[in-house]
Amino acid sequence: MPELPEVEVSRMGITPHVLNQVVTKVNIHNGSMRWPVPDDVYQLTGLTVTGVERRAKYLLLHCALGSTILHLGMSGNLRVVSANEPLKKHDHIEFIFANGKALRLNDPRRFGCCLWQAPGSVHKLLAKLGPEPLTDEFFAKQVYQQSRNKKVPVKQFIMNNAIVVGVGNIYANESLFKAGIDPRREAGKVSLKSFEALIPIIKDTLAAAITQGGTTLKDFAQSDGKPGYFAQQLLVYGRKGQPCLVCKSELQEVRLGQRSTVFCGKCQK
DNA sequence: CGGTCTACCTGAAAGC
DNA sequence: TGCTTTCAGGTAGACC
Repeated sequence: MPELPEVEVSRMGITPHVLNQVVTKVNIHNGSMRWPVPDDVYQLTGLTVTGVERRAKYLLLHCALGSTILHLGMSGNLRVVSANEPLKKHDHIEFIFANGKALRLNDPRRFGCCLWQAPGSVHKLLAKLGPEPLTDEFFAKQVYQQSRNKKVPVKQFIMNNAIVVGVGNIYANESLFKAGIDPRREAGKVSLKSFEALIPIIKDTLAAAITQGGTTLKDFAQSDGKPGYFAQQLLVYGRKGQPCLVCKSELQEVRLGQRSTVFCGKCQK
């Protein structure tokens, strides 16, 4: 499940192969993604990719006539392969470049998307996003102020894209454990001090995963052309019923907002 | 408006 | 063994 670090590592991985390259062909093998893939995407044909950007978990391929927006959803990945390589099952969208390479979006569950953004405009999906977690725009005092009087559990609060982007279920679980905060606690009742602990932990956790992914990336176009998921050292996620690595008590699981939430009842208050 | 719930989708895992 | 059911999860949009 690509979280922000995987998307960032994908960005780093594809950039050397697509930046300043001319797109010779766009193939939409299955345009039935989360939203129908618009024909606008064909406008890339014949144009040069002038930038590869990440915003939240979206990737943008910029060119003179607009930007292609890609999202990997739950199960998506990008590969750079030789254009004559046979398609794999679930290779839905393909950009072929003058250098003989193909960028392919593979997504079994099709929760991802491929959309188009006109130049000078911001797509509706990107317009209401909160700050990037790794920038100074995301800081404890602001989060604290936004959380006042909010009854939603703090875990759901930090997973809200309007507060901060790119914190998915795994990182929310892990960060709250490291910060010693009970994920069920009302956001409005979390102290400034707790947010001052949590926010740097979120940043460090994401940054460490990106570093780790970048380190193991080597060359995106070699081997199978996609980054492996980084074997994260997960402290709580997926460890329901197992002992807390700090205090040995049994980790509990509850569902918050239909999402699996694992925590230590003793370490997290 | 705030909060909650649902839909979208396939494959792996669990249940029978 | 093989069929059926459940679960996983990002996020917009419907709903109350």
